Amino acid sequence: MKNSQLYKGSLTTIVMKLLEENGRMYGYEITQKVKEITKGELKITEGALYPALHKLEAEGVLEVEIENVDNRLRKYYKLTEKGTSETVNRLAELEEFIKNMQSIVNPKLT
Amino acid sequence: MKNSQLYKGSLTTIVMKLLEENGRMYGYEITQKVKEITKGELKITEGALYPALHKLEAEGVLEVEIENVDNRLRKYYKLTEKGTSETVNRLAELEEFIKNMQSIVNPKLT
DNA sequence: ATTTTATACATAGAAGTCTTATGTATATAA
DNA sequence: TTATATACATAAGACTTCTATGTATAAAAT
Repeated sequence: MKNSQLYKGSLTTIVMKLLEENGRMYGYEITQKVKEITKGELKITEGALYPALHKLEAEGVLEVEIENVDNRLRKYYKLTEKGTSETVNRLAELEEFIKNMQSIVNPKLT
Repeated sequence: MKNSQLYKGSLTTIVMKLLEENGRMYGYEITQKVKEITKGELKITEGALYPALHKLEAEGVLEVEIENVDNRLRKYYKLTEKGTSETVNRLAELEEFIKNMQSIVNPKLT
């Protein structure tokens, strides 16, 4: 992703949130969406994304639908039932993480 | 640290911010401080902290003062000049990271 | 006509961070 | 006397991500 180690560990949470939001997406679409949302500040690399998608699929968090569009392969991913409930937990953890980091960075506000 | 991968990559930023705030601290003190600030939610493990401190020292970000207190060794760390300016960058990156993550999690607000 | 860019997938090797487990040592509380 | 708190440290393994590389089609630019 971008500079800074901070994004490490947030990839699966990002993917799961986007799929919750958009129903189903394919890999390349996810990279473009993240670039767009963050105004180019965060770029997800393919070397990180594809193995992550495969792992989430193997864990039963995502399921895949393969389609052929314009003579090109597309693998659409969507959350399974398990994945949907997992996403709730992930987002709660993310909120808690952000809250904790803000407590550290800005101790006066807490 | 705690559950969730999210904290990966945030350790050095946390350490640098705490040292900026408190002047100088020793390892054990840092672990306790973080536990206190986050109300026990974030626990920094020694296996992560000590190697991180050594690395930051090797990079010239931190410098160490060894003292003997109550027959126990203490290694106080503080930011070097380089470390102080590095901390400014790290905190800016953290703010940007949080902003980006919030854009992803809550696209309606942006 | 040919090269570059965009789309779309994939993996292998290396780098880097963190966890778990373990080790040393002193002081205090149970 | 045993457990807990204080205080340091490292080694092995797990895990994630990056860089580099590979395949393939289509469109745009030179």
